[in-house]
Amino acid sequence: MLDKTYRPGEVEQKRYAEWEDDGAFAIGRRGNAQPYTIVIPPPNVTGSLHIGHALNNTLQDVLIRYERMRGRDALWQPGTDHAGIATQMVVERNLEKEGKTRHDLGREAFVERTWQQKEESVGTITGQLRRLGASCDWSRERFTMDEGLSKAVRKVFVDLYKQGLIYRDKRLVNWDSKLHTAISDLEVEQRDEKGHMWHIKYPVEDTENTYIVVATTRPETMLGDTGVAVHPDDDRYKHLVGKHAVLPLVGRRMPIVADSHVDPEQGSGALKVTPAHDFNDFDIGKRHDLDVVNVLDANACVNENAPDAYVGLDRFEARKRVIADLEAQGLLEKIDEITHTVPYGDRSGVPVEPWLTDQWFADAATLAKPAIEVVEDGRIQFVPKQWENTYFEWMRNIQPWCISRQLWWGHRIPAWFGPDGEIFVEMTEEEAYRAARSHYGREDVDLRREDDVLDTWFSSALWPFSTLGWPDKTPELERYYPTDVLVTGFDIIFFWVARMIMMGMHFMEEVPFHTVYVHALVRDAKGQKMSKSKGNIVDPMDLIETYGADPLRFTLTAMAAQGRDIKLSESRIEGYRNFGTKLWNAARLCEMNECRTPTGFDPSTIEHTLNRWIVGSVAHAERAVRDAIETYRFNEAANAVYHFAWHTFCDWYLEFAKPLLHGDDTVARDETRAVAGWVLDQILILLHPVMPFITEELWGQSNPNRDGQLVTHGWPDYPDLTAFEPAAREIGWVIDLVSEIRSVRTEMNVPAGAKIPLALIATPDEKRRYVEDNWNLIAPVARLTAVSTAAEAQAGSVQIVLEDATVALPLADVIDIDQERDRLAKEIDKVTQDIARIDGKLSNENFVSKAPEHVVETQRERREEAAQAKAKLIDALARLSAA
RNA sequence: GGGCGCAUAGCUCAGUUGGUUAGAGCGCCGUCUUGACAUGGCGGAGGUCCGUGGUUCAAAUCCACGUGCGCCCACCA
Repeated sequence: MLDKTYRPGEVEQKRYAEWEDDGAFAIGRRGNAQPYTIVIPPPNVTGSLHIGHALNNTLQDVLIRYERMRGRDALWQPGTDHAGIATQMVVERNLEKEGKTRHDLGREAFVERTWQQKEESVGTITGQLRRLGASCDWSRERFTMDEGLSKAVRKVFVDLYKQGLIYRDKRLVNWDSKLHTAISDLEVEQRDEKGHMWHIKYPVEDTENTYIVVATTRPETMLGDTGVAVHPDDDRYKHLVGKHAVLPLVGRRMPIVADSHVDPEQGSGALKVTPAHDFNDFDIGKRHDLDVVNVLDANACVNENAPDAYVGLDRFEARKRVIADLEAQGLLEKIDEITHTVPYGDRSGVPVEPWLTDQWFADAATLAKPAIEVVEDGRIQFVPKQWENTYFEWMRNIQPWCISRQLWWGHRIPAWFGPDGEIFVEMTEEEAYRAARSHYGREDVDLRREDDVLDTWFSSALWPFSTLGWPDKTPELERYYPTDVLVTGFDIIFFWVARMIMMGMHFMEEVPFHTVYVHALVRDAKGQKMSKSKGNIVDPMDLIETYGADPLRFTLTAMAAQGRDIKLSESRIEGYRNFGTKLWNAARLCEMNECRTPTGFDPSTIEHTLNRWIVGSVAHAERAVRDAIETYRFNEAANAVYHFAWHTFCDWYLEFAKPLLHGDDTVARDETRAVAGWVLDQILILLHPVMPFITEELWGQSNPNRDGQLVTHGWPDYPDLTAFEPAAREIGWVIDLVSEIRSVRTEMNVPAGAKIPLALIATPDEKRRYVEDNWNLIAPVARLTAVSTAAEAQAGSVQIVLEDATVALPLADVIDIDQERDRLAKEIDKVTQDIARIDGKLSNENFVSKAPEHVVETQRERREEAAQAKAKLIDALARLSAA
């Protein structure tokens, strides 16, 4: 017996465990079925899931559950990401609360502690995914720092190094002075800020009062200036090229050089060159062989390469001091207020510093080539397609990827340094020593392992094959790679998607997936990006607590239209929770009327018109849902099943079915029981990918004779039902009739409970039969007493024209003749306009000759119908006036 | 500086390759506690589809320009 009320929380608690106990999500249950694979975008082990994860995983689950029901051997590969910087920061923040830093613990203990954090977080995350209903094969759960995946990382690093695609280089990198690590270009966020442009006078050597004025937003870096550059064609400065300037405050003698990079329009037209602290200046310096003077340390404080007065000052302190000193010496020409972009570390939130260090780089340009090709030739397709442009844009201009990080949490780079700096890159320490001994030709060598770890995205890039066992040749790798679709947000197309494609092509020589489905960002109800600092985070677990996982899933699916951000509002979730209630109650109605699918039920043998109609409608709904899911139009799939379940099945079919279920005709009753039960089953099936819990619950409760759970039940494949089309026409007309009667009743203020008779006035035999055959269905829902036939409507009747039929409701007591006359006049007016519009088209020579035949034909039919209706309405109006 | 997206009902949004009368959720008005469901039923109001121009037999849909938002990329001191 179903409970009287639908309580999502209670329903959902028990269902998931049963699925897991049954091994419903495990791979390999279906012998030689075609595999279908999705690898989860591994959540960071920094804490818990946010609403974006809820969307991301709901969509994946919709696909996986759908394909599983379609009979595929579905693998949803779960796991988590160690998330180097992010996780290290979380642990450091926790340490800070205890008044400690990671240095108090030391590397080993710190890493140990981070593993604990990881364990806790994984527990939380996997619990949340289960609560959401995610049907992952948990037996295959992986973590990017598992032994197997770490082996894959080392193998990739070693191979790429030996192929010359990874190298060590001393160059400027984005340095995060708070986190004390290099970060990649992608981790730098440009922010627009108000600032100042300082114009500084640099004295020209061997002159009296001749200055070259440079403009800068970062005056403190002048301490590291080693040149001044001007444009070669700039007449203002031509005479100074080749001379030297003297760096104020420092006294360094610096060449004035001509370089076409300089924009004469910008600033003063003369550029101070600081090769150690600016990417452009670094290049200019190289071209003109300028010295590189690094004046900042890892904390972005001035180092001993600067004059003593500034050493130890933080960069912003140093800026103030430099300005003050220049001012005092009269070398500050002017200060402009400007808006400019400042690079910030996306994690630390402090300005990043271009800083000269030794780092490891991957030759991304080489790796990108095949990765570009596979998208160009369609072996990988983005949905929506527009994202391919974004992908190409970035990939075609890709820069070397700085893959080393000065962190403790992550994959330690498998490189060892000999005493002379010789580098040995090997899978293991043992092999490194072997290589070193052979290199040096002696036994007693001391190697020091690289301290740096790899960018977290380095291991994520291997995820589609490392989780399947690579570099070992496992059966899973053979069977489930390439995977089918990757579902992700656009914010990590560069970070992750691009790199998976690069690594997949390089190491597997095969695409990692054939489709990339890019979904939107979830924003709050006001459209703001959710963030901790804004405090507008919506915790999906709170929403699940309040409304249930199914309603949340349905909402996210229904809102996952392609190409727009999602503004999540609770009223929407509530609305879809109500949909669950509706379905629940429909199932209760079926239960109390003993509606169950009989064994061996064949929908094509159904005879009753109402039942033939709903069976045909099911087939249409199934088609709509299937098409929508297979083309990733998730919102359409959700809406199709919503509309069918509520507005077709509940609103019309079940209401019409009641008299049959309660009637004396046992043949019709039994057939209706069977069909109602069967249609409910179909709804549960179609809805299961989106709302797995309630559908499984109703599946189990609505029929005690099930063999197995809905989760692993097959997706339907209906027989040809074209013979049911006449039933669709008939019931369609009946529905229109009832709607019209209801509408008129309300308009004429007929009390809702009052029953009235119906008269068929000028009604062709077919429509007359429709009414008579379905009278027992029509009468209760339209609140009618009896049907009669009359040559003309009796006085005080309201007349309704439906296609070629006219029916009348005798409302002598209540009708307002004038009001009815107005109503008919309005109808006539409307249909006259229709006719005029259609005539406009049909009389257009071009329309008739150029439009497709079926379009023209439709217009002709519609013209015919409208003309008939108009004649009937005019007739009705005449009768009304006569009476 | 380049590139992309969005503008449709009071609010939040759908609307596949152009083709009858543009839909949903919430809200609003009226009405009904009939034996699935008031988390409901029934009926209803509400839209110059941002603007201008163009292509077409036909435009919310395609094109151009404009306006207003939003995002991504970029080395402009």
